[in-house]
Amino acid sequence: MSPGGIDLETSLGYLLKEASSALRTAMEEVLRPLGMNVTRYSCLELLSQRPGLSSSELARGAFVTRQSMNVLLQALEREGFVTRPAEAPVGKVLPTQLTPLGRANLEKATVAVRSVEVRMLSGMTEAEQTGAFRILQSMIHSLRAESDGA
Amino acid sequence: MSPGGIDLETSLGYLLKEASSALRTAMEEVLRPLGMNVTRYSCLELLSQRPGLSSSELARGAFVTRQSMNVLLQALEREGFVTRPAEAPVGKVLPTQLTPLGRANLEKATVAVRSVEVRMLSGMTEAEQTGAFRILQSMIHSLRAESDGA
DNA sequence: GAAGGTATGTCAGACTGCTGACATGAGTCC
DNA sequence: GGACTCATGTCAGCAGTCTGACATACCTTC
Repeated sequence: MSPGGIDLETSLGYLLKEASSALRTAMEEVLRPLGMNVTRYSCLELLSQRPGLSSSELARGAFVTRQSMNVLLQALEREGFVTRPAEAPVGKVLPTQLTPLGRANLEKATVAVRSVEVRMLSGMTEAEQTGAFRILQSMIHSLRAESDGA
Repeated sequence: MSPGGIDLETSLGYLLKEASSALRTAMEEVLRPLGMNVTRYSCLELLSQRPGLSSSELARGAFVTRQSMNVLLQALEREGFVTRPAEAPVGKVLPTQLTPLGRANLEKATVAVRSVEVRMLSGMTEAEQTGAFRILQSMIHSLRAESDGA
């Protein structure tokens, strides 16, 4: 690390952004023909695994604000992919459910996404995948250490 | 991997997105008080290390389209952070240069960004950092394997 | 020299996501 | 019960980025 600047060629942050950008591009590429994008897919996949999630919980899971997720959910509801009760059963939380139509579309998207995931993992041994998992979790933990509290 | 879906809890793609999101949030947090964002900083840092880069080259380095970079460069030029010749010395390429003002602002931003980078690396041994570097590069290479050609 | 392919800069329009702000409901503490 | 705090849903406005399109300049290839 030179005191004058951050060497982008050896910066782990830069490389992380590069990897994330490549992943995003690859995902959008296979999802576009299905009329989906990464956020939409994330939302549906989350709902599939944990039905009844609220808009705010979905937002956190998809790494967007709850405002953005709200807009997305309205679109998904209009298209018949998800349903939300008109009135909150308790508090203000509106639990969201996947419709059969939504589930069908999700399954098509899952196939596409899995192909990208497989491609990304190709060339990595099982040990390397485990190592990657631990390292990424370590980064996340460290990055959130002070940000959340402050 | 269950055939029915992709387990977000164990998906390396999901974790990569999570790490990237955490990094982006942390970066924006420290850059905002300086009137900067990640793309602006990336652009200035690139120009610092490789003066005379074109708009398209900067775009690739900052992982945005050349159209987006063009908009950004116009703003940076208006604010006196960079300069571009009115006429292209050769071809259509407009080589961009950092001004003293731009360099001064970059240095302030670099301090902020370095603190995030250090925080992200805390808790990782040197060997783990090297491993992380190799693994991320492997992912990038695999993801771009077919996307570019197709 | 002409033709095709590639890369660049630029303009216009649209979309996505974010910040700011407000009201509401739930839980906590006195 | 009342005040405080927190999380949620929602509206409005704004910033950043993208796609599509066009003109131009270079570089082959014939």
